[in-house]
Amino acid sequence: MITDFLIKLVPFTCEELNDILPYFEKENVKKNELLIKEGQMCSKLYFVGQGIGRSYYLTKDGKDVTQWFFGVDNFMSSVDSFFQQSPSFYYLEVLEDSVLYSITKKNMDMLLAKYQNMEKFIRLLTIETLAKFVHKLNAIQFQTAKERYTYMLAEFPDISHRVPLGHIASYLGITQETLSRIRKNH
Amino acid sequence: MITDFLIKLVPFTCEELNDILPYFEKENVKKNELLIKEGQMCSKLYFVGQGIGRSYYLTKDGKDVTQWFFGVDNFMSSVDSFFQQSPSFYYLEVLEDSVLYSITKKNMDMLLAKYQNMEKFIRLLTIETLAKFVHKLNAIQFQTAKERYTYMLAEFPDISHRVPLGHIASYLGITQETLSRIRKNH
DNA sequence: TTTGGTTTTTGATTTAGGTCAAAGGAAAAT
DNA sequence: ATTTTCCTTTGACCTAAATCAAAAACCAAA
Repeated sequence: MITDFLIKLVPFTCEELNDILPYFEKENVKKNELLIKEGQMCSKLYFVGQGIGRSYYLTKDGKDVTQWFFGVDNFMSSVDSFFQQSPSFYYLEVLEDSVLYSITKKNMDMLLAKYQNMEKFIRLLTIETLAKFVHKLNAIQFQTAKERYTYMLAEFPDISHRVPLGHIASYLGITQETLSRIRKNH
Repeated sequence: MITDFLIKLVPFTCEELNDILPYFEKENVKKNELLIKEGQMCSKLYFVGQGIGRSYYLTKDGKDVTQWFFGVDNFMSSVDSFFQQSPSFYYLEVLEDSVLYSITKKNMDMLLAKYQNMEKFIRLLTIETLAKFVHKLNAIQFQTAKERYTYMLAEFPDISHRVPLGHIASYLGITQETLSRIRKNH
């Protein structure tokens, strides 16, 4: 749950938690629903309680490219859009019926100003996210299609057989035909 | 200068700045010097006052892969190693005689605890860095060698003709032969 | 349980960019 | 200045993965 996630990074006090948690609002979201579209401001930060989400964008020639998958117990948003209040480069979509906990930008800003621990939490969360992106970048930059898939299995062990193959292929920067052939040879 | 960089992101007060700035220590570093090696903890955060740096790693078959370039007025470090105090995956190297301003992890921690504005600054800095990495990832994930080079020219306009071509090629995930041919056809 | 729509697989062909090898250029070092 | 080392270019060839095109498998709804 959110509490565990919060205290894993920063030792929030009980009072702080009691004040913070109610700002997260439970939302049931149906499969294939969009949370934000390209160009919109991302006004909420989501925590995935159940289900799977992904961020993606469309290339100029209309191809759908998955940018990231968000599994259970992870925060989900278009990070820079949310915190910098810039138009999102991505669509945010839910791939299964999901339970999300959302907090608005306004409330988050309030909590950031009120609690230094919250500032610290978001700082550490961002650094963790950064490390994950760097990890993907290294996998993609110089590795073969098969090695990329191996990375994917390690990074998202529980996700890789619950989402369409095409989403995974585009996430890895390869075609779905290639990924299909890779899977055939184990 | 550092001051400008700090107040660009967060409205530090004069007192805060007067307290914070002296913790940055000026260092003259000669071309090709290493600031940290792979596996070491990154114990300092550097601000580039003059010169160029890069981070890189060696693949298992010994190839040198540039991960990032750091130009003037940018912070330079192995971010996650510095903040999470984990062993660095990268080497950090200076590519020209440079002037750096460094702050130790210990002093940074002290300032982070003392000033909420400092927490905020690092949070925003990290989000900015994250956005840059995401930008590179998108360029690398689905673009041709030529398009990658175009991205590089936009991201590092002043750097691209001051560093060896091989460093740029590996940064973009292509071979130096390919980059050389791209450059020939403008 | 048939129908229509996704997804995935398979095969044939093409191509961007990699690899290998060697020759030029530039720039440090002596 | 001239040697030595490093960096870049050029050419010939090769390969991993893309593209194109169908067929097969899977699902979901009526």
